[in-house]
Amino acid sequence: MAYENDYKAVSLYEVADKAGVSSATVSRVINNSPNVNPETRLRVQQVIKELRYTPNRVAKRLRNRNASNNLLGVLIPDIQNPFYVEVLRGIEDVAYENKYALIVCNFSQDEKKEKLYLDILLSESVDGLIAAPTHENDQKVINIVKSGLPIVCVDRGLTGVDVDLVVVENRNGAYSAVDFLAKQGYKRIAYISGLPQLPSSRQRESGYKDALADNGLVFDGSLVKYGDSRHESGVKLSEELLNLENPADAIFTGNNLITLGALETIHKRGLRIPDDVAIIGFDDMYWSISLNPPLTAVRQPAYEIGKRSAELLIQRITDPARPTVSMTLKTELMIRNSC
Amino acid sequence: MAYENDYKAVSLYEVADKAGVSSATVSRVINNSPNVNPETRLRVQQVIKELRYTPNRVAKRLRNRNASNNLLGVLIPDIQNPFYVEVLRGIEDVAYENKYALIVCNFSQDEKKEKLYLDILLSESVDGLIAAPTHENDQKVINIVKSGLPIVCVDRGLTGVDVDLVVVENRNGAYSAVDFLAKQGYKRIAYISGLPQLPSSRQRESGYKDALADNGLVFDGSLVKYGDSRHESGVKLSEELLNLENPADAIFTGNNLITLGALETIHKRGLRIPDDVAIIGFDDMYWSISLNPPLTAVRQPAYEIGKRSAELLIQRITDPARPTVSMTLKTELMIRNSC
DNA sequence: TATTGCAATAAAAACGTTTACATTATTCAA
DNA sequence: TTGAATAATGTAAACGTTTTTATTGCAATA
Repeated sequence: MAYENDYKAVSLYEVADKAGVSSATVSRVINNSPNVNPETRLRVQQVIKELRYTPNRVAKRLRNRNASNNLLGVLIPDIQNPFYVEVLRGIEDVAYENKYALIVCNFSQDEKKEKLYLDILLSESVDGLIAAPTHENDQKVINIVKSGLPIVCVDRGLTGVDVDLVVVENRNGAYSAVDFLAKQGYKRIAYISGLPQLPSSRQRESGYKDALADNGLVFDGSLVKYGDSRHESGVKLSEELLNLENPADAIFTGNNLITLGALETIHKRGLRIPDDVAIIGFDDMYWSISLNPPLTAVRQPAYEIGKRSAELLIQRITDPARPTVSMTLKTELMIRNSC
Repeated sequence: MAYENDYKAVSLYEVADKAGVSSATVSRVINNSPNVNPETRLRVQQVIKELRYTPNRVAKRLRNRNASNNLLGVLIPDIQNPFYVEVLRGIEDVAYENKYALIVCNFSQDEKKEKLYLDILLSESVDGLIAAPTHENDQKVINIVKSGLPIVCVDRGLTGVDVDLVVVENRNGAYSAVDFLAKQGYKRIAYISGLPQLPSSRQRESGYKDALADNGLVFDGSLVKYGDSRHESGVKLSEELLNLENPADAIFTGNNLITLGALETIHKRGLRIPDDVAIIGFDDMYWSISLNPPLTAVRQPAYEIGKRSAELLIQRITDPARPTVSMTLKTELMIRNSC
């Protein structure tokens, strides 16, 4: 089971030995504590370099269980969704700048995995957590908030607890998309929703309905389909919409992967976009321009979502007492050629 | 700095106390050691449940420095590249099945970050590592191999050391793509390479050259451009190719992101694919069918690359003595409409 | 001179596990 | 009835840090 470890990591003690000081002094040098003789400091630093000593993060974490260890946990619902990857990039950059390491867990929309990874992150003594809970009543996450561990939620809030939150204007973003469709003259505008238990899905739906109403279009329940955030969802539900005896002439897709799925269906059927059916997506991708046709979409500032949430988290770790903030970022309608 | 921790994690000792046994016994129960009285075991399990005890992974790892801790490190060159995300998914699934946790580090093609994350992973006492080194002479990674820590390389090998390796048939994949272009009648076939220091890039180039030769096409150095694995690279280098006085009539792109960049350029110029210029990509994406036009591409079995490498790694951790293996997976030409 | 204060350092405990070793109780053969 | 073997459990050390507390030496003060 154990591998033969030719390479034996050097410990603080060996440094201390070689430098002729105690482990405490070495520790003080490493952590830039005051009250160490400049000569001693220099000598110790010399030995550290010689022995190529690197501190053992695990020991450090165990010792400093409830101080900061420069370690953040990130709980990602679906790493295959480019939106979350972009969010992650924002988090990474801020973490890196602030010398925090990251443990990234992707639970692939699987609640069992979410629970497991959450336990692992806690057990790893992370200083704080960035998470997108599976739904508003995610008890596991709610308990963590209650426990006092610093946490920032992205994309989705939690009911009944006060928590730092970074979201986008879902309702307005959806409204602008559907309003745009309506203004273009589309009459039977469908909505393929992501998981309906997500606040974001419901907010987008309400934007959809409001835009219909404001444009004098009647709401038709058969034009709303509920899926999740997987590609297959988009494939299947767009088929249903096109199979209607009175089919949709435009589709508003609730997220990234649904959009790609819907495009696949439309292309497979040989329909032309936007002539036969128009499409507009929530979530933009940098390669949307290379889609067929270039996709019109509501852009979420994903990178910034990540950046902001990491900033908030680090702030909270530094100052646990600061009041929670709820940050709402703007979306932007990227008009191209799909409607 | 420290946050107020209302929620105090229970330790083994508290379980031991409450169950009226020693810490050793509790540990034995947790680890399913034999030689514990069934009644005692039951009682301890009861208390564990009551107290909602979860073992502290950090303490465990410190104690068992050189035994297995069910923890793997993954070093990803670019999390924004869907290819690596798919590889990661393969790794995750195997890890999950085998009860290994993962620390995923994305170094975004930045060697400084690579070094930092490598140090962190070592310092975290991972049982093993899956990495795609930045190049064949990546000393940091080579040293790890030499140290005896179990490691599997994906996509890229290392010179001078014997290491488990999972790659694809780069030369053959490229050959099939370029051969296909030639057979379609394209005469001025360009190649936009990824980083030339990567073995995979060079292998693909050799496939490109061989296919040209076998089809009686002369090699023209001005039709080969060297970039990296970023989107911008594809944008810029395809522009250069189209600006040639005698421009390319077909482009073979060396990877995912280059392909998307090239598509962007071609669309911006209002050129038609494949009539004005054809394109074929190394790396397929599941949404390639939704591109304009549906992209013909060489598919790498990314998920399987991840799966295999994780399997190899776990094997090596279990049996450090087994001889290294080098696994080469097949590619597949996905013919659609871009050439 | 005796005391105090300070700077520099050391000693030792603690974090939460696992495990080698020690101890006790029980069973069974001689 | 002894003794040995075995099963069940306990004790304590160890992993590599940080930090509290203690110690030392020395300079400054009364």
